Amino acid sequence: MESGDLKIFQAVAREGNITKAAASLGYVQSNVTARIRQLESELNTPLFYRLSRGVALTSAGSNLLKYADQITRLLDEAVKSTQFSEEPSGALRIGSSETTAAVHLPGIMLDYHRRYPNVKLSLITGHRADLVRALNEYELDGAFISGPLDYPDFDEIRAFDEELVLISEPTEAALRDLLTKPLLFFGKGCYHRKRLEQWLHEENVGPMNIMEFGTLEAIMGGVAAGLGISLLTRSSVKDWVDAGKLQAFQIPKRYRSSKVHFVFRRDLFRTSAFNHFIEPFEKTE
DNA sequence: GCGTATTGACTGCCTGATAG
DNA sequence: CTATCAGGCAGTCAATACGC
Repeated sequence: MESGDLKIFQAVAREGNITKAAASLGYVQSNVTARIRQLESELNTPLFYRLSRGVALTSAGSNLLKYADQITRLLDEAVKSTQFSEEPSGALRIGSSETTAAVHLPGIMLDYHRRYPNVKLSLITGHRADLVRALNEYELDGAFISGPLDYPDFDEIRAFDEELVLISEPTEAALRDLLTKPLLFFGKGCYHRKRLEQWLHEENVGPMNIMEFGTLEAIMGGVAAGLGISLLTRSSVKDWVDAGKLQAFQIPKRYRSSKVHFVFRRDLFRTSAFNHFIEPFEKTE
């Protein structure tokens, strides 16, 4: 079995059709058929069910596809490693929560882009669980995630220290009274939400009425409109607080601090582009 | 003697045609 | 749409020739 065989196998699995796979690879159909047949013969097991219109993976084929994807990724990394140079280039895919992306990353990304214009930098924002999944699937090179992660497959570097504040609409009400209002948060897995839930549990406040929102703007807008309260970083709400649209309350010390880590897979091949990106955080850690 | 270039047989991959 | 087959082509390998 060679990498070329796996490439053909992946194309057929992806297309579900030998003729289309052949076209996508620039081969003729007969060649792809023969290569798949040969692979099946070598492995002594059928990899595809032959259907009237195309092919479908057998369970053995599904298993092989998982390995084929991993091998392809490793080969890509191997190629990258041979092209490793001091001048960073290639793609760098960074993930981040909305709050970190809005406050910290514009400046960092701009500075990095100016220094290393040959790197194709992309920033994907998402919820914590989505970022972790994307890291696991090698869809991201690294991600800024709030709070400790402690996954054995991941390395993490402390990137930013944040102060969490409770926000509400501008009000005369005392902090204690605000805690009974609905909580506005991102989806499940949101680290700030866990913090607030812990705190409210300790304060014997409950049951909590939680509303989930998709964006930071939506949460702040909802809070400003009096829909409820939320827990966000002081820096992310600063503009709204300064504009008088929101009020920020200091919360107890043990819940106040939020550390944002830059997290990446331990087995990730560190390109020059990646190393230069994490350099400033490694220095300050 | 050693390293390099050339040659020919062999092998495997690819293609086009065609059958089912 | 897939499978099979014959033929062409390119790459590999061992044997041989050549130059230093």
